[in-house]
Amino acid sequence: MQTRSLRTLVKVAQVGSFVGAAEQLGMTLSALSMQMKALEAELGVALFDRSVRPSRLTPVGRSVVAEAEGVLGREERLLEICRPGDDLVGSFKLGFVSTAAVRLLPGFLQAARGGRATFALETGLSAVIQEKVLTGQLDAGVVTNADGLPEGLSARLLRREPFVFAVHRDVADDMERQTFFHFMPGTGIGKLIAGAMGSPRDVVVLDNLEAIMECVCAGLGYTLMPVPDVERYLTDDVVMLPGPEGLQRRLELVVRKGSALARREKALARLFGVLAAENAAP
Amino acid sequence: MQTRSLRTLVKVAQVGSFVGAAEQLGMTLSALSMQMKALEAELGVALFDRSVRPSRLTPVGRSVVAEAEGVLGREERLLEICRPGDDLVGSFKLGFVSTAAVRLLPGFLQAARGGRATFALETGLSAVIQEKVLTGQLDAGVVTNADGLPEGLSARLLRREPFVFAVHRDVADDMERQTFFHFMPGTGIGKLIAGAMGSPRDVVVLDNLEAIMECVCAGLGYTLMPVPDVERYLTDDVVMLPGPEGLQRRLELVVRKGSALARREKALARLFGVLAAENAAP
DNA sequence: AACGGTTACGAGAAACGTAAGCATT
DNA sequence: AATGCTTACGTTTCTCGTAACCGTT
Repeated sequence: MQTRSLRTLVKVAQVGSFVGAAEQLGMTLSALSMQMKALEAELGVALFDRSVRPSRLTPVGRSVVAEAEGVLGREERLLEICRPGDDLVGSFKLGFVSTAAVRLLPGFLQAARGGRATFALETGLSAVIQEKVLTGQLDAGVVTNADGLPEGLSARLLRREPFVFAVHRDVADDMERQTFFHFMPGTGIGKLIAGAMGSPRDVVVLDNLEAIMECVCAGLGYTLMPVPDVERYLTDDVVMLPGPEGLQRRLELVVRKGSALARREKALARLFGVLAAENAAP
Repeated sequence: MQTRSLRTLVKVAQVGSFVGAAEQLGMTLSALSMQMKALEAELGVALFDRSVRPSRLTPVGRSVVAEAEGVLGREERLLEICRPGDDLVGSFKLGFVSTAAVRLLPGFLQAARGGRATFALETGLSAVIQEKVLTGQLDAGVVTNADGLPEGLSARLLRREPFVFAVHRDVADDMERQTFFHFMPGTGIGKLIAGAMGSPRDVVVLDNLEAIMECVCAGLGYTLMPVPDVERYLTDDVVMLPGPEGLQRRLELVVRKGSALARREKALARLFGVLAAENAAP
């Protein structure tokens, strides 16, 4: 079925005659007549009562017109999402590195509201997300850039987050004697931490930022992690001390080179509050 | 836009490849490829990422597929109302003679429930309704057959309703001495009443059955009207007496000869509780 | 090399406009 | 006689299948 016939039918119903509708649609009366004839044949019902001039809709015809308007409405919605524009359009599969998802998602989804894009989200390790972006299982990923970027992916910097030490103020003086809470060394930020810390005396490994901060708040030791995460769980009993010089976490938006999203990736980055100007490499 | 392309697109999305979809749709890979290419051109967006084999949907492609399913769903609904069947299908404009509407409508609408037909209803005088059916403003009418049927209309008997006198029991003995409440003589049943009654002593004309019965119940006089209407407003104080021999109201379903409904008029009559057998002429 | 998709090309189908014909008003 | 729609017919445009071709895996 072609929606053009339905549009014609609806127009005929509005105008009340074939001639009038043909004029308004810029087509011949003959063409319109044949179109309606073909539609009737396709549907297997008589849409018009042709025993009168101008011919009138039959009862079924009226019902069909009502349904046709529904079909055309949905078609309009379909065309709407194809209308060109600067905004992001489509249904995207995004991966977030777990340690960033908690903080970034609310703002991201807020920014995405009202837009013409929808999202399917999953969280995981940076390495896994990168792999899925590479194979096309994900359209884009937000990851911690620790090692270099795999060939075939391109990245855009979303955030730089300096690392700081967090420690209970009672034991801040001899921090090095305390237990060090180490976020999983295999992960993105874990690798950065491991590279900067050498070998602390006493180490506990944990895979949960919130749990680590709970322990630090309880005065059980100290940790090293990105500022925003520390701030997130900061209490009056905890102080921040400068981390290793230059140590920072780079949160990057990665997409597959040459993918459909690669060209509209700037629009996606904008949903993270990143402006066009901020995309210079370090 | 042709819905066939949308169906193809959805199938490709389900199956995951052009080849598989082409097989299931019984068409050539070439044809399917060209169809998708044409669809992309029409929509002005890239639905597929062709840099991989098998090619994958783009984010916009996924959104378009979702919308396409909506369009196809509405198309299915449209086709549904065209599917042949014994039941009545369409959107009908019906006219009811006012004096019958009150009693018939509830049962009619009840019977119509769940069917594939919808109705726009209006009430009025039999003559007006017949005229509108004749000119096509109405698809069918339920009227009181008083005079003959206009040429061009065909009728089917729905009900025979004998006339009875209704009178307050206190004055039933000398009924003829009382005021006669006469339903409007210009109308269908009014003509029947006028023809049967001659010239009663004291006459009050009213256009409202319920009001007439209220007056009768109040002992203000007597009236002559169809049994069901009397029964509708009957109280313990009122008695029914046999009306003039053979006087009855015939409620008929009228449609225009040769109209689309003319062939399915039996199905419509069924909604009034009239069985196929009961259509013999008197 | 196998698989998946595209392109070129010719055959058949479909849609349109012109113009003549027919029915309703 | 005028209006409104249909039909016949030639032209143009679409759509498809065959088959050769190209890129990915």
